Amino acid sequence: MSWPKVKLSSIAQVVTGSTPSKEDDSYFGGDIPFVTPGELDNGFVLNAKQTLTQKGANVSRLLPKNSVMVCCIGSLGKVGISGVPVVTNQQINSLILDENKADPMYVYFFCQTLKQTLVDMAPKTTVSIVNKSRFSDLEIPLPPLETQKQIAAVLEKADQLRKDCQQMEQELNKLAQAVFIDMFGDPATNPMGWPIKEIGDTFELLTDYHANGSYEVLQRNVELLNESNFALMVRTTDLEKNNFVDNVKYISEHAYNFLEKTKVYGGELLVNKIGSAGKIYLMPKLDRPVSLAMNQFMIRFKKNEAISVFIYHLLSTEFGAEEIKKRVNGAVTKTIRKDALREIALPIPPVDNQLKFCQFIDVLNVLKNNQRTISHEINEQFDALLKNAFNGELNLKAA
DNA sequence: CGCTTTTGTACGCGTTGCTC
DNA sequence: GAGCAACGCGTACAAAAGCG
Repeated sequence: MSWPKVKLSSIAQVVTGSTPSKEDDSYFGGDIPFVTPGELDNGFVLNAKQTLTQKGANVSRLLPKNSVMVCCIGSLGKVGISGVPVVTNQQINSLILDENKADPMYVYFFCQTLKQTLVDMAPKTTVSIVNKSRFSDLEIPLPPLETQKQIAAVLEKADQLRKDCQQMEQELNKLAQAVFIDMFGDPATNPMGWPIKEIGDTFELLTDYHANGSYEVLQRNVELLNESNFALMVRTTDLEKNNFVDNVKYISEHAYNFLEKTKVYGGELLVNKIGSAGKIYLMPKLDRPVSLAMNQFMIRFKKNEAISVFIYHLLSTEFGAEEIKKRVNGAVTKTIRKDALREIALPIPPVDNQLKFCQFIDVLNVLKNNQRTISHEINEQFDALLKNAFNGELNLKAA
């Protein structure tokens, strides 16, 4: 069965957001959420980083509860629904629905299918924009109101399942920390009396892009910088996204072999030098040669002293994170120095004890991977469900 | 006045240059 | 030469200016 298609403008008032002048303080700081694209894609919007006063809302456009908000400038297709009256900035077009014609949740889920459409229709300019008139002309399949509600109810259930799955992933991460404290005690008080050692005494190598004058040598050997895709040059963004496939940089085989000290093989502890200084990562094992870009310190531990997985979790405790944070300098450009890193002193148990914890983490990682696979599948099924729902192919009786 | 386009701002990151 | 602070470019996003 397929439903008649109608323009969004025929079931809702379309409103482009606006920002009150930042010159006037009396517009800001009230209790009305001021929504920007960063706050979308998280279901109901109940609050926001910025807020407006009633006076601020009066000079912009206040949206009632249950308005569907769609980002049409920049991050096209991000969607939210207002849980309370809100105001948005001008990147967001919102639908104030005629609830006699359309169910807000139904429209909210429909708008989640629009991303690719919006991307395709936007002109290929630096900042992608779908303007209000073109947005208003988009068509939505519109079954009877009762059917819309049934479809929305099915999607809501599926959406909840998806959220529960993400929640589970977070719980597994918390579990790692809980087990750490259980096995070794809180490092802040060191109740089990492990020997206090400086990080600097536990590793055999601490290096970065500048080490060994590698950069200068690269400059003198321009041919080393050619684009042949031999080895990955891993940068902070790749680690942050945990994605080593899309938008990555490569160096030649010659350059890779030349930069002996920045080779990584997986398992090294990495520490961010500039920017989010002090942020730590564990280098994953990848199936191709990898060289480290300039923004990370790389630590490889002495085999009889420490295991990187253990130290990673030790530095992830509240106490460990605080020890790093203390050593970050710079008002504008945050940096952490090698020496400061070396002198961090922490309770470090014998390697055998560390190993037991690492074995637990191995098991946990298997669980996490399973969880991720399930989560991925559920997301795909949810997307398929969305698609079917708006093609009129959703079997409501079975659901 | 509402909508669209241009300008402003913050931040990450490769690179530069100073100091010891 | 090694280590580190910071410059400046590119990008992404946010806000104001301009236009109908």
